Amino acid sequence: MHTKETIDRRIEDLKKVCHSTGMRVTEQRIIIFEEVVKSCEHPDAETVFQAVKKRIPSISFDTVYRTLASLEELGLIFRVDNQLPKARFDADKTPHHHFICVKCNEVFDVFLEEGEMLSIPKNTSKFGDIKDMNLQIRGVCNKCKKNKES
Amino acid sequence: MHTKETIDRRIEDLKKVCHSTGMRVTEQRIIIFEEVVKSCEHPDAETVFQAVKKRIPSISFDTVYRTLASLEELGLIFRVDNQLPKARFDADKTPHHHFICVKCNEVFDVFLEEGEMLSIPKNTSKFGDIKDMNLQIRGVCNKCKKNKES
DNA sequence: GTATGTGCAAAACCTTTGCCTTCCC
DNA sequence: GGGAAGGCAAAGGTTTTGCACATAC
Repeated sequence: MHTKETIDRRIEDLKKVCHSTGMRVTEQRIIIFEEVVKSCEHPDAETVFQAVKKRIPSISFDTVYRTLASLEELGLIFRVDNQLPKARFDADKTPHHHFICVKCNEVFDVFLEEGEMLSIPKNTSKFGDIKDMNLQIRGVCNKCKKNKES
Repeated sequence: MHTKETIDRRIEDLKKVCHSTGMRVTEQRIIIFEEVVKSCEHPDAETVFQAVKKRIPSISFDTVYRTLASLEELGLIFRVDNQLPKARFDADKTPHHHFICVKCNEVFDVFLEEGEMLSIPKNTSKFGDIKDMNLQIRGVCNKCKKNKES
């Protein structure tokens, strides 16, 4: 869950980045970003589109796509690696991993506990320079496990 | 990379799984599987299709798609998580991870060295039952790094 | 013989692009 | 005013599907 303060701070970050890169601060951009930040469900483009549409009825789908791509390029949001046709987005910049349910495709955030560390495999560096690392855990979520049993 | 013995053994595995699940052993299925096993480049469906076409000219694209999906369901091959539109396949069942070049999209296998261990984050189990875990490392490969410098 | 798999073609799906208009700076 | 961003519509690319025929069991 995100407090209003957190969301506002992220929007200020966006504005700062826009100013420093020469990108323009538009209503669409802010609201699209805000909806991704607010959401805790790693929404796909369609879900973001629907949420933004409630606030800007004239928004178009391709603006959402273009904006999500821009925000990703600026490093303000990320794409969750899934093996699904739809891209899922995540605005949480704190390091964490993902548990993806193979049944319902829900994505859960997995934060490392204090003292836990994910070390880079020694063999990695020989291939090139590492930009980022992401652990993806696939399984069946509790809800789907329950449904299956019944 | 793979000896004929290794490949033959994997094909025997496929046949066994087919028999035990009632799936039919067809030439197409065997050759598609063999091409994925033989390849070390994590091919996409198109690449597999082209390779199979050389041996079965009448093969159709959708048979390749359908077969790759079946093989995945049987646990004989895997999909590499990438953030690209094209799915990439991997028949190597030994635990390993992937280094993906963000420039050229090449996928490199990262095997853990002796003694290295990737531990499951403690927080994971609360979400459900883990099926598999995959570490994905993104970066710029040596080749692309060189090209950029020049 | 029967049910599964294949081939063909067309569709579905997510995403991107071209072009003109709008609006931020 | 100039140029980037948005809206519309249409295309692009990957993957899936329906149906008739072929084939494994």
